[in-house]
Amino acid sequence: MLTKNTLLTGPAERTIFTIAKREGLARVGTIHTAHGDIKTPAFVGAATKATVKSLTMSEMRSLGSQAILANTYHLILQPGTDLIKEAGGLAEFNSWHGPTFTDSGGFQIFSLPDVKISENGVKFRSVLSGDKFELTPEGSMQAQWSIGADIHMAFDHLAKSENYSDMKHAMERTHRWLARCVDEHNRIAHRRISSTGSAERMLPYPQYLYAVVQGGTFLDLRAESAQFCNSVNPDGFGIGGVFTADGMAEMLQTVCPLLDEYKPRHLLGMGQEPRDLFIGAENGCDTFDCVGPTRMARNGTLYTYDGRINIKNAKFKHDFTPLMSDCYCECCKNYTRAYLHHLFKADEITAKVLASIHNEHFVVHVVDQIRASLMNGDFSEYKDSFLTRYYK
RNA sequence: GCUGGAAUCGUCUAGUGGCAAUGACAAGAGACUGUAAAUCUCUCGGCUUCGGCCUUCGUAGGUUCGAGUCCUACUUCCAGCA
Repeated sequence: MLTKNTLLTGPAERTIFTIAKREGLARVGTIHTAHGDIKTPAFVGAATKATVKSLTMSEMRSLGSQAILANTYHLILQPGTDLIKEAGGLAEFNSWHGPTFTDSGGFQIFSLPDVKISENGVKFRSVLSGDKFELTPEGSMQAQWSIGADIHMAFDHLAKSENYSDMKHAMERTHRWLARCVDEHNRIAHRRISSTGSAERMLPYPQYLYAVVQGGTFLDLRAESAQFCNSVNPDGFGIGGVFTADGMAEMLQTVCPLLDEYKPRHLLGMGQEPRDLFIGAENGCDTFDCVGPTRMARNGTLYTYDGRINIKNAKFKHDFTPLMSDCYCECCKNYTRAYLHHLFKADEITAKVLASIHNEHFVVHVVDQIRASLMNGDFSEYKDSFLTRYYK
């Protein structure tokens, strides 16, 4: 087994990622964390506020999820990161008990209005209280250590503009912040190891830091960012700032060969369209997260192998067949389209629960099948047959 | 029976002389990619060569340049009194 790692996340060199098989840029592997292994490629459930909306962790386990991703920004606002540390960490707090990721809060620079960005960090206004607060690279690292996810993301700057100059400046700031993130992460990791009971005693297990590659749609910036991220020797990589599948393959083909192959790569935020998962895995990404599947589910849009459907459409009122006859999720095994249609029209909570179970199962299962096909050596056949049917 | 009040798009509702007519719900459809998302957008009398045209506010008349809006009668409903 080929492994290599030089982390500052534990008392000795640790192995975060093992590779079982390669096919082109794609890899089949295993990410090892204190809360268990993740067999990759894998889809990670978006649990922004420490919950996958409308689903219990038990349901997430049942539908086959291997890991979840929470958001530092949201957990700072509520319930506060110290509370999660007090609970024993994110995985204990929400009863997931498996591998966890945290996003750094960097995405909120992009998604929230009225943010003030400076070299030091970002000033936000709390959506909940209206209070102003500042998030810095150091603050994000400290918060993520308190939350205690197994895998942390570096605090990055997502440009709101597609302009080259703006993108370059955001990328360069991301790099400067990355250096600060690494310093702070290592400082906390050492302190955790050597602590004799000081105020900064952290949760007693290794936690990893991913550097986040930026650069937008510009391949030269992406290459520069990949090289810089690789140079700071993180535990793994996030690939951020991707909003569409257009150009994604070329971007990943530029970025991934420049990253240490023995470290895992997470494609941040992509996976609403099944096509994104194939392109991502094929070009070297190991994990994915996306809010799309559960958000669409809550709004009545459901995946099938023949494309998306809107279960609220009148044509499903008398459709007493399963949502998908060849799906083994709790929704498809037990309920009909007519029943789901009724639940949505009646605005029952169960509509969102069942739909979320199905959509989340669907994307988790698709990536599991990608993994299986890579292992079996028939990835291209699986990809072609899936995408042809889905997008026909 | 008498005295008041009320009838508007599937439902409730705004409207007190310039109105195809307000808002909500319902209905029909669409969007959603590191979640300010249980959210948001569009359509919702008919036709249209997209400028309009036609038919609409219980029914029938009337006043007026013009009526959902004012007047008269009728119909139905509500409240109070018998």
